[in-house]
Amino acid sequence: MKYWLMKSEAESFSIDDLAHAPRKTTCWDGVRNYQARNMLRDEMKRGDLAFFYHSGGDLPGIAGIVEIVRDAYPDHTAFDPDDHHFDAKSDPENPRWYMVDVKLVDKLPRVISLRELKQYAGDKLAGFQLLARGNRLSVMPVSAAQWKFINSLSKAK
DNA sequence: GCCAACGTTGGC
DNA sequence: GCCAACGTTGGC
Repeated sequence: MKYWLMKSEAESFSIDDLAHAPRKTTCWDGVRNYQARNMLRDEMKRGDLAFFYHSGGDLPGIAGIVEIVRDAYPDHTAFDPDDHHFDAKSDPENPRWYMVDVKLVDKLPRVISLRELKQYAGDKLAGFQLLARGNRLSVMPVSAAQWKFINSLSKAK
């Protein structure tokens, strides 16, 4: 079992949107970065847990926890010319982009802001990819120790 | 294979 | 809205 962090722009799809989705489940479409895709397609498995990270907006940070409930399968939004995530270079015979399904496990009692996480960059969260300079990956691994520490933050204060 | 131009991400 | 940091594209 692995841990992950997945980013979503709060204004386009937030933790509350997921909470109101049927069965609190959604397909995680729109990943269009090879590094993120490779992790999502090759390493992410059903049963893994991930932090739901809000990017943009007033308070960028970790908003909740989701479970991967379906292994990677072709991202069909890449095949639809009317879709914002359309990519002519991906076709059903040879899909370029993949997605997983995620289900809401918990909305955290409070958002753990990026600002707060940065306070531990030289300590408990040393090496955390989210805090790496210039990091823009939308899917990234989280170590068990990092996972545990961040969860403890959500319960404190 | 190099690299300039361009587009995107995402914090601020 | 600004801009740094990337990733991608395409000419050569």
